[in-house]
Amino acid sequence: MAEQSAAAPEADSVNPKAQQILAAARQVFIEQGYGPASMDLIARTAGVSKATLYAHFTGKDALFAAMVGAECRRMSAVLETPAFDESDIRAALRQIAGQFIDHLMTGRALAIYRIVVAETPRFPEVGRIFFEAGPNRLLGRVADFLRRAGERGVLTVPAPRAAAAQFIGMVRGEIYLRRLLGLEPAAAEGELDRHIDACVELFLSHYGRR
Amino acid sequence: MAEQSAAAPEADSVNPKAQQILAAARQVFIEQGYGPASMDLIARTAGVSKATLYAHFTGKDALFAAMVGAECRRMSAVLETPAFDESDIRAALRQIAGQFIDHLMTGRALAIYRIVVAETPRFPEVGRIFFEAGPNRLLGRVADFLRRAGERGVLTVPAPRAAAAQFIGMVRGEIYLRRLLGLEPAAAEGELDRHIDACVELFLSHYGRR
DNA sequence: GTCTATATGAAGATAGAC
DNA sequence: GTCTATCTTCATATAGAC
Repeated sequence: MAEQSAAAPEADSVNPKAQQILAAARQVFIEQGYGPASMDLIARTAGVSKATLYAHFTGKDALFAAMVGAECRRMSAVLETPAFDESDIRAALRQIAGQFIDHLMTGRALAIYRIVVAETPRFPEVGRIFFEAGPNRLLGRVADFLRRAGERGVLTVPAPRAAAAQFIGMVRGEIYLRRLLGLEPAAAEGELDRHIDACVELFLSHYGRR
Repeated sequence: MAEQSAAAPEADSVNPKAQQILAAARQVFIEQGYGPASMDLIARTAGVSKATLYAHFTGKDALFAAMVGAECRRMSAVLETPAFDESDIRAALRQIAGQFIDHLMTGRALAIYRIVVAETPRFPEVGRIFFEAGPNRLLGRVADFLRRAGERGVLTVPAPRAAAAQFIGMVRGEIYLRRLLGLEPAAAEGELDRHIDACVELFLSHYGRR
């Protein structure tokens, strides 16, 4: 069975046509949401016929799941870029919060989040993939940072993972919710910085070294 | 033009048929999401014909918006029940957090939130209605509580509204996200209490009177 | 106002030629 | 593998009788 080039559909991460279709799917799903997005439009956007589309993905569900997976891997890569200034704990926390919320406020991240949240009851797997690649990975990274800071004696954090969740939840807070629900085009720049500063101070009041 | 009983459709909060239809719409939308929910099923669930349904609501969009509005008013009423123990600040914060997160973890609240978040780009009004009736009202109440505590000298809170957002965001945190994304059937009872305690302590470290 | 029956259109999925 | 053309299904919305 050498040279079996039939190629299993899905997950064909090298095939350029598949990539092309995934990119189109991402764009259409993000713009229209899962339900209203039609396979017809996705095919046209990708510049292929529907038959070709169905040759690469078994159906709308599979295409959607593949797109979410690819997008989550992309997000993971973004969040992987570390290099926090570990010498100044205050500056490092501000940096973490800023980087995190900047990414979350992206139209693309918002759109993906909206669809995943909505479709999770019908595709439990999608919710899991998203959580592992997104929030869970981020929380792990922040927890590691807090743990290292604890080892250096800069912080006193008995439960790094829980503390990371507190910090991230607090930073995300109301500003994100307003954006998610379509209120206000964007928060003023200064307001965001003041919010982050307030969260860092609250966090350090408890976990900072006395 | 006396005795004009034609009755404008929508917002007919006394008409029993309309209530019946709204209840059916709520059930079907919650179970299936906006897209997959069919007007046919909603009519059958309500025990009326489709023609009757369209006599009361101009279309699927209007029915959905009316349902969300009604549900938000209901949520507001729930969140209105106050009576915090203002003598013990620690106990009061725990009580606020517990009541809040219990409500959020409800299957019904989760489902409504999922749909509102997903459909907000297409119905900006729905996002605004939800925010005003839900999160905004809650944050206002918590801020008022913090302000009163500040006036009594129990807390030192320069910006009550921002502090309320920090507290609520922190409490909500990771546990809620896991539920929202369908991971874990439900958090262990003890774990939730420990989480709330940790948030209250973190909050009081900064805002508590020294 | 309410029902039964139907028009109309769109979307997911496929058959067959190249 | 890829395209054009089509099939089937189903959902929104309405017409007409009571």
